[in-house]
Amino acid sequence: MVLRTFDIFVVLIIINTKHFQVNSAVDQPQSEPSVKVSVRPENPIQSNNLESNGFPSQTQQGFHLQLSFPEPSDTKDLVGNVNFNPQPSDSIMSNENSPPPDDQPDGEGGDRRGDFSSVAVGAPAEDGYNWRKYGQKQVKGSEFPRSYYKCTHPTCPVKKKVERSHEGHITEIIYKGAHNHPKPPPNRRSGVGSCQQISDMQYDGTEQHDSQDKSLWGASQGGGVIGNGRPDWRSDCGLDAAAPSAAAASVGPEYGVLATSMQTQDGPRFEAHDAIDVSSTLSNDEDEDDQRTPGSMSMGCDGDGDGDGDESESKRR
DNA sequence: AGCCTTTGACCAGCG
DNA sequence: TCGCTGGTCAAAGGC
Repeated sequence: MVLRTFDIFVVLIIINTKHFQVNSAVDQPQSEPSVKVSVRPENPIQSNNLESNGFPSQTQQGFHLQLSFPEPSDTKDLVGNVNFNPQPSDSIMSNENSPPPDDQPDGEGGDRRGDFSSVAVGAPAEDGYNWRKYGQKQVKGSEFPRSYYKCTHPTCPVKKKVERSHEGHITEIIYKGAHNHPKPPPNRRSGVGSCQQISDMQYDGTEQHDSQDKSLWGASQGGGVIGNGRPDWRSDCGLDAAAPSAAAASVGPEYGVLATSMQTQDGPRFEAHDAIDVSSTLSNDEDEDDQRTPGSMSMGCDGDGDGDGDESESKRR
């Protein structure tokens, strides 16, 4: 069984918040593009929605995530839709993408001060790239400590900041820079684990099409197209664009999913602190278009349930 | 042995 | 100039 962080993340969100809002902003006051993703709960969720294992009961039907990308230029919103169809399956239950050591949520924490996501999304390495943590700090204004990660590739400038709650729930992720190298093989220690597709999603187009500075941020500069209409990203995990049922959306910034989805049609659009709000509502009515349109993302990483799961498992120490 | 995390210290930007 | 804050460095230790 493979648990995609992504799935978990989604599921948890559903469980805990029913409604959540993802605010992302690509700010690059400097020359470096960056994407900020934050998840904030609007409504606490009832614990009774969870089964003993802490996962949602089958009643969860899936939901529709709508991504809005305000256009700096005309304030027009670019909207992307993400279909969430949590599968009752293993994919949801499996949890191989373990979060960082200290982040592992222990069961149901009694006190989740308003936690929204009840799951610790995997370590920030599960986006297909390898990351090294180089610092952690309690930032003022943030109730949670912020961790700093660098891409371990020798020449890669990409960094990201991750804020996690005490229980390991990611509350905000900010990516900075663009990968200038292909994703490392999945078998690395830092794990790629599941949800690698996400990173594919994130970079396939960019890296394939061009080279550097086109990844996440670069891509994001590409325009308000969410998902960019590149079908490729799904392939890695065996995702089938035509198989909505297995679809899922990755909200975990760690995966850069959001980043990918934040691509905009115009170039350097995100140069200035553009906030992107991603709000979701639960609903099942999805049309095919949504799945194929740029804003849509299918998740279900790993429908086969093998592959990454095992790998990630083996990587864990 | 190599890579990663942890953590305190240091540095730079800003008011 | 000083203090605050965020970001980074680097030593130490763990896996």
